[in-house]
Formats: sequence, structure tokens, C-alpha cells
Amino acid sequence: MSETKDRPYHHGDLRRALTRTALAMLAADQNWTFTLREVARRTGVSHAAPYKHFRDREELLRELARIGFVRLGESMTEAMCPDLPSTRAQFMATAQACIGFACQNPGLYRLMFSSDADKTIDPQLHDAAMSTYGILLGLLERGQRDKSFRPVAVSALAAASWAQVHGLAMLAISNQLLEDKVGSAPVPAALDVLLDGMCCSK
Amino acid sequence: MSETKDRPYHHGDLRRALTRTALAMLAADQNWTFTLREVARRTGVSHAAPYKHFRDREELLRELARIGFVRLGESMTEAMCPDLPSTRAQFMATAQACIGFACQNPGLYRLMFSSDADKTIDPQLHDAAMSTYGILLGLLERGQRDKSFRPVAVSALAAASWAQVHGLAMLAISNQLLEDKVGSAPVPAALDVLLDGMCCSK
DNA sequence: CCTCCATGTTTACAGAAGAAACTTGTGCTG
DNA sequence: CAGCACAAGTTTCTTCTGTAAACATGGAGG
Repeated sequence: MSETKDRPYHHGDLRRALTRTALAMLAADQNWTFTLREVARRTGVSHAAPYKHFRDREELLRELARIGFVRLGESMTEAMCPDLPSTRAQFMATAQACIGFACQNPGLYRLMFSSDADKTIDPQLHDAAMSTYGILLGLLERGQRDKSFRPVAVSALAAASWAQVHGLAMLAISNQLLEDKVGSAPVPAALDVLLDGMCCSK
Repeated sequence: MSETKDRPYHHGDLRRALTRTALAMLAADQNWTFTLREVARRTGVSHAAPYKHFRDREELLRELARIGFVRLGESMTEAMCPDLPSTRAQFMATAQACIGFACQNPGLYRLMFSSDADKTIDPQLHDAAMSTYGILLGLLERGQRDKSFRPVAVSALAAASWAQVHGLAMLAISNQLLEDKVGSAPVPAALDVLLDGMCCSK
């Protein structure tokens, strides 16, 4: 086959190519059992090549998770449209963007919060996660300043909304938000309940 | 014919012995990469013996998850002490019991909600999960009848509290509820925020 | 032009899942 | 009571994985 001609011996940017392949496979098959060798095969490279760019399998997983947090942050920022009528509406949109992201990238989202992607090991991953968390936190602080949210400790609001959004996302991608158990539009319904507890006016 | 370590050729109750070994290992090492062979070794049988009791590795995982849901249900029922001063207090206690269970059995809890334990495959697992979910639902319905909780759709309350509790549990066992981000007692604080949105009186 | 070395490849090895074929007790039947 | 069928073990084998080590290549700097 002449497709060997396709690629020079030195790939050029194998690291990026590997992450792209892995992300694509993660997207295509929501519960794919991640194997480095398959990523290498699909990228058209020997199974040992990835080790020149990632110390081990888990380092690649952490890189994927990091990219996931960056993308999630972008989705949330985009959704937090400043000309929405209220801070409450902004919160709702941002939360739904997060859950939507999880539903569109279930494999990636699971990976981001799995124990495989240990955030205590990799500072870059930790920073990416914190940065995304900061988007939520910023919205809450802004909401408190403009009197939309109650003047309780912002950390309590943060814990509650972070947990709520993450919990809804996890349940959604596990297909556990079935209509007969939890209503026809469980995500906005649940978020409204939470927001009733967070907001000053109803 | 219980624990005679001079094991006869036929173990007697290998199925139960395997699950007990696996549960113990899961408890001992929170992110142990589950291997059937190691379970078999520790149980003192050949690596192929488990296949006489479980079709494959995942069937054992599902059985472990099922046991996890049963135990979680027991913890929650126990916590839902009927002579607590209010339904709100009962809810708080039950929710904290769930999160406490997760913190004490992080490996098992993760397994229960992982994609490995696919609840759509195994009706027994599905039933166990639903039964545990039913404990929460029952409390919410009772709380609505006695006017503790607002008269919105119970499914909305269920989605919100289920997500909140599960989210807090997941974040807690991922060590993401760090004091500087989320306060010193994030779990009760977050639950209070949610309960403010669920309860009639403040 | 030659030589270093990052980035590839090949080869090797241990450990896992699972299938198949073989072995051993044990309880049921004639 | 003899014998046998079958459930529940074991061994052996194949195919996969992650990871390490040794080898190959080709582009950049002296």
C-alpha cells in the first residue's frame, strides 16, 4: 500500500493527533474501554509511539480531561449570555449548557470526573478544572452583588449549585432521568427548585 | 459447611465468597482496578472458577453494585429516624447518610453509578436501585402531605434532591469539596440551600 | 558533511479476559 | 447399592493490554 508514503517518519505533531483520535473515539462510543494501543492504531502509528509523548496511559487520559474542562468552560461562557433578562436566567442557561455538554460528550464527561483523571497529580488539569469552576463562582458572586441571590455564604451557593449541576449531568448520561420517575423536563424543574432556594425573590 | 479452610473440591458457596472478597478489596483500595483473577486468587480458587457463577466480569460488577444499593438503602432507612423534629430534619439526615455511605465506600459507590454497572441490562440491579430511590421518593411524598414541602410536582423535588445528593457524594469522594473552595461544612450548607427551595417555611 | 537526539519502530514480557477441554465429587435414579 | 449425569472445580490456550528496552531514522546545529 502506498499510504505509508502518506506520513513521513516523523509525524510532526503526534501528540495532538493522538488526543484528537482519542477524543473522536470517546465521542463515537460512549462507553469505550480506553486502550492506548487502539488509539495508536487509529492514528496510524506503532503502539509504542505514544510513550514518546505521554509517560503512560493515564497521562493521556488526564490531557483529555483537561481539554474537556476547557471545552466545558467555553460552552458555559457562551451560554452565560449577558443580555439575558436576569441573573437567574443566566444561571439557568449556564447550568443547562453544562448538562448539555455532558449529554453530548458522555464519555469525555465521565472521564473528567473519574478517578483515572486524578486532579491532584496534574497541576494543568487542576487549573483547568478550577478555571471552569471559577465561571460558576463568578456568576454566583455577581448575582449576590446585584441582589439576585441571597446573601448567604457564597461557598454554600457554590457547593449547592456545583453539586446540583454535576449530579443532574451524571444522572442524565446514565439514563436515570426517566420520564416516569422524574417528570418530562427534569433538568429545568430541578434547577428551578434549587434556584427557589438561592434567589431572593420568587 | 461454612468456613472450613481445608477447602473441599466443591467450595459450597463460591458465589457468595467471591462477592465478599471483591467487596473487601473494593473497600480496602478505593481505586483498585478490578480484576477477576485477583478476586479468584484471594478467594483461593483457580482463575476460571468464577465463570461458573458469573457469565463475565461485568456480571460480578453488577452483583456488587446491587449489594451496594441494598446497603445504601439500609443506611438511608436507618437514618430516616421517625422521631426527628421535622421532615426537613429527616431529609437532612437521610441525605447525609447517603453521602456518608459514599465517603465510607467510595469504590463501591463509584461502581454503583459507573457505566460498568449498566442498570438497563440486569433487572435485579435495576430493582435494587429503584427501591433505594423509592426511599427518597417516599420521604418527599410524605413531606408534601404534611405540608413541609412545597406543592410542586413531586418529580421536580425528586430530581432536584436526587441530583443534589448524588452530586455532593461524587464530589466528596473525588476530593473536590475542598475547604477553600466550598466552605468548611459544604454538605449541610448545600443541602440547606436546596431545602430552602423545597420547604414551605424558612 | 557529519553527528546528535527527539521521535519513530520492533521485539519482548507479564498479566488479564475469556473459551475449551478435562477432572472431581455428589445427589438422583434404577 | 451401583452407576451415572451434571454442577463446579482445574488446566491450558488464545488474544488482548500496558509498558520497557533496544534499535532505526531523519532533521537541525556544529
